[in-house]
Formats: sequence, C-alpha cells, structure tokens
Amino acid sequence: MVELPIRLNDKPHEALMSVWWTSLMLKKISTKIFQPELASEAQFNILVLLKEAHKPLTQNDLSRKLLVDKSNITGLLDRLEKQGLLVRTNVEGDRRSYHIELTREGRRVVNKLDKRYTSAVESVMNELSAEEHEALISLTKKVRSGIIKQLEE
Amino acid sequence: MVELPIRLNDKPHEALMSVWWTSLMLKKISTKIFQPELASEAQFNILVLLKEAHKPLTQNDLSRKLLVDKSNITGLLDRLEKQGLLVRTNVEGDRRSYHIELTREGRRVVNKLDKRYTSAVESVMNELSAEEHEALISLTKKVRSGIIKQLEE
DNA sequence: TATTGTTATACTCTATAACTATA
DNA sequence: TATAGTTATAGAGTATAACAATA
Repeated sequence: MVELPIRLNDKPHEALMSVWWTSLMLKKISTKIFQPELASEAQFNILVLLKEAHKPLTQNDLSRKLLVDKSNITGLLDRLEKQGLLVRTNVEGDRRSYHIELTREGRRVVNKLDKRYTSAVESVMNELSAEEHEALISLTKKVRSGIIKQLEE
Repeated sequence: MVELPIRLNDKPHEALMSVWWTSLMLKKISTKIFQPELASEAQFNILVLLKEAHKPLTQNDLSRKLLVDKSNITGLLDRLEKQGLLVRTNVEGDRRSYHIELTREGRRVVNKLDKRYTSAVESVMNELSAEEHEALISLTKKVRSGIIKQLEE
C-alpha cells in the first residue's frame, strides 16, 4: 500500500491518486484512533471544529464547513448529544437556530482523542522534514483551489 | 474550503490535515463524477483495479488491495454484478475462489467514467507544475510509509 | 420569500462473527 | 488446520425531497 495499487502513465493523475490513497490509509488508522469513544471520523471532525471555534457554531455553520448536508448534521448531532458530548442551546434573537456547545465530557473526550491523534500524527509525519511539511501544505492547498474551480464549473 | 476550517499551530499536523481535507473535497467531486453510473467511489475503485490488472483478480486480491474486508467485497461485487458490470468465473484448480472479470458493459462504463474522471483530474491538477506533481507524489508516498509503520505498531 | 433545522426514505459502506466448502 | 467466500447483523454515513417554524 505504500506503492499505489495501480500503475499510471501520467503524473498529474498519479499525483492525485497518491493523495487519494494516502487519505484512504489515513482513514484506516483514524478509525482505530477514534475507537471506542467515537464511531467515526465525521464525529471527530465535528468535535474538533467545535473545540477550535472561537465563537459558537450553528448547525448551518457545521454543515457548510464540513460539506455535510444539514439534514445529516441533525443525525450526527443527535448521536453525539445522546452520548452527552454536546448540547443544543437556544440562540438569542433567532429562534430557528441552535448554538452547538461541547459539554464538559465532550471537551474531555475531544482532548483525549486529540492527544492520541496527535501522537499518531507525529509518528507518521516524522518521515518528513520541516521543509517537506511546508511543501505538502502548499501543494495540497493548490489542489484544493483546483477542486474549488472544478466544483464551480 | 481552500483554507482549512481550523487553525493549527504545528506544521506536521497542519500538513496531515491538509491532505485529509483535500481528500474530503476530492470525495465530493468524485461522487458527482461517478453518478449516475456508479453509486460510490468504492465501486469505482474496484472497476479501476480490475481494468488495470494484468492478470485475473480474486475477491481476496481485491480485499487486500483495497483494505476492504472480504465480507464486504461480497456485497460490493453483488451490486456490480447485478448491474451487469462484472462476472464471477470459476478458477481452475481452486474451487473456493472466483476470478472477477469485467463484462463488455463493465469495460464500457469504466472507460467512460475514466474519461470523465481524467478530464476532471486534469482541470484540478492544472494548478500545479510538472515539478509540483512529482513533489506531491514523493511527499504523499513518504506519508504512506509513515502510516504503514504506524499500523505495524 | 428565504432560511434553519427536522423528518422520512432509501441506499451504501463498514465492522464483526459465525458459517460452508474446499485446500 | 487454514483459506476463500458467504451470510447475518447492526451501526453509521450520504443524498434527496418535503416539511414546520421563524426571519
């Protein structure tokens, strides 16, 4: 799996597939890391977003940031709320919306997973130098801006 | 979404998350590209693997190459076979196994999607130069080798 | 009229374990 | 005993459309 499972003749395609397969593998280890506290990466993404946000987020905010439809955000939050990791609170001035807030337990869990996750990340990313980290950031950012254009077409 | 939705203080983590979010976006466009012929990226991965393979593949081969459990390969192939895109044929000398082969229709579909996919890839990857393609390939390969080590721990 | 969130529906994928047939 | 594939099950994510309450 370090090598791509297929051979490609053109480099742009190979580069994209290389990103793709890397993320597929990332997904495999992430599943291990998040268990047993969380069921999925989607749940982790939500908790991290809530943790890092400097202001309260609505379900709509989460939907836009995570590219997940609002109808599915409802279900994701239901499961996390049921586990006691977050709560919906009323928004003053807009009775249609909720602010999503981590509970104390939610904060504990996300911090714990973040540690576990960060240590796995360190071990993985030790393969690369500081310059290579920078390069990878800048290259994938370019890929994303290509994707944005593609999405707009 | 060109910018990561969260700010990170350390570069290795940022680099990994950048790969992660890029793949999340890739997944979004891939869903568009595969429809209506295929239901998922998992199905496309199987067809591409079959197309590129230079020898017949068994379900076990697919399972190992795609990191998908063999029990789930069964279901994936069932759906693709039902659509007439592939067939299971007996393997001479091992009555436990099947060789999975694309049908004429399967070949037609994978070629069609591959074209659609390739043209989207080109448009996305035009953002990068030839040298950058090479760099991205080599960097993500390093990340994968880090992941392999992590998986072995 | 537009927006926020919910409900309903119907697939698809995934993880796990127990099972059959064959090697 | 080990291996290839199937079956069964339950949980989780996704896409889509219709809906209620509020703005």
